[in-house]
Amino acid sequence: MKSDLLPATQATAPTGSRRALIAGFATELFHRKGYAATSMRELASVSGIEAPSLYNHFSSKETLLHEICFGMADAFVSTAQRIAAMDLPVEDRLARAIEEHLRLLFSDREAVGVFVNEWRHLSEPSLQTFKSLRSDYEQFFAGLFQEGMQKGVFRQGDPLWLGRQLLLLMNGSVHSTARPDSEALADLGRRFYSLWMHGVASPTNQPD
Amino acid sequence: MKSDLLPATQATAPTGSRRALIAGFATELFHRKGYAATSMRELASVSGIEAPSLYNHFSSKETLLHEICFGMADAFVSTAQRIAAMDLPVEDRLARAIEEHLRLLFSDREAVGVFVNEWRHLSEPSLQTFKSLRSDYEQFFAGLFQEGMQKGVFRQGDPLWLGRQLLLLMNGSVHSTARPDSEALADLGRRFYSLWMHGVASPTNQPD
DNA sequence: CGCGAACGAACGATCGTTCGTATGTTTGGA
DNA sequence: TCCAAACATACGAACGATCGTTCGTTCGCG
Repeated sequence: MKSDLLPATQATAPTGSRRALIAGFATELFHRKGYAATSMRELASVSGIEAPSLYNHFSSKETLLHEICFGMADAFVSTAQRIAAMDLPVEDRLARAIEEHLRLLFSDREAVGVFVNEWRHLSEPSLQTFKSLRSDYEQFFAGLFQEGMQKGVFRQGDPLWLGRQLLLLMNGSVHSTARPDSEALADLGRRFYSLWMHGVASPTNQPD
Repeated sequence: MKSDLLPATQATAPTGSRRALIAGFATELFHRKGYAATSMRELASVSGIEAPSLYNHFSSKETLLHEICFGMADAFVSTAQRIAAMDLPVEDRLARAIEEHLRLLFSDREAVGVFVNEWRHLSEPSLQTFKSLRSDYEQFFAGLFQEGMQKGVFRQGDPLWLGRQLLLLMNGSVHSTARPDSEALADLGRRFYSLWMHGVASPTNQPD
């Protein structure tokens, strides 16, 4: 008798997509306010339902965080595996890895924000699994640097440190860079590659 | 009559330092668990007192966050002003800015973690003030890059983008770098400066 | 008729914070 | 020198709010 006043029944809407919609709202909230500072009631509110109804789609609040974090982690790792298998010079593989990482980064900036900042709120054993995936991905970049050093393409240094720094740089750039179209994204990739390869010094200045 | 069973009265301890001790515990907790996920009762527990007693030293939970964030922000900004006033070539001022930033970074890694990750939980008007200080510091680095470009020391680019990227890189390095002594810290500064100036490419490879 | 999806009510737990009070130290006037 | 007033700091109890979640139920669609 009261449902007449509600914004019509959404049961006629494509029901399968509701779950994905909620996940999207959760991503936005976790990114903007943080996981711990986001309540299920608030998530329900922006989703247009009541809090208990969320549990028809997700079994707990942490399940939402889990899906977001591992969705991104899996995408990163599988991309790394694809690039590692390519038959290209190491510096081209690095350029390609940068480009693909940026593509994933900007394909869902909010999910990346959660992936980068909120993973620590996962509980065991998911937390260990997540760290392991993260380490795999760092090792992929470290391997590129190590190979490049052996072949004399890169100067000597700590490969793992360099890999982590490069990832840090790219991940953080999501906040400080305007949303690029596909052309601007390729350009950003070249910018990162050039910065990382040659630095900011004018080409007329000799490296020490 | 019941205080006999308590772990002696700490009233004889140097009373003025209790406040600073609590701030230190808060810094550690906010860094490790996040501001929203840290309760006043937990902070009280590690401080050895009960939750209501905290309010004899700090008027609210946010006051703690405020002191930590603005303590670091003020340190960064004042350091920037000091370096900007130095009569040095622009690339030497950049090297000095990197070194001093790293010194502050590693002087209190936990406070830096809070400064970098938890500032968004500040409420207005503190939030605006904080962002303004942060912007000032970014502009200081952007100014160095812009001056270097005009003088032909750096290659052309977006100075503000470069400044933010450099800060991002250094701030993140706190997590991925072992605690340095003062010698290792100067070394790390040179590492950053060299990486930023010349990149990872082997010197025998020509910049494009 | 059954099932997915929504709801209101409510659970126990925990949140930040306030209050009144007790106790120990410091201070200042007689 | 001694006592009392003032102060700093701690406490237990408890406030109202909000937390994540569970339950029983209803309702509409296939």
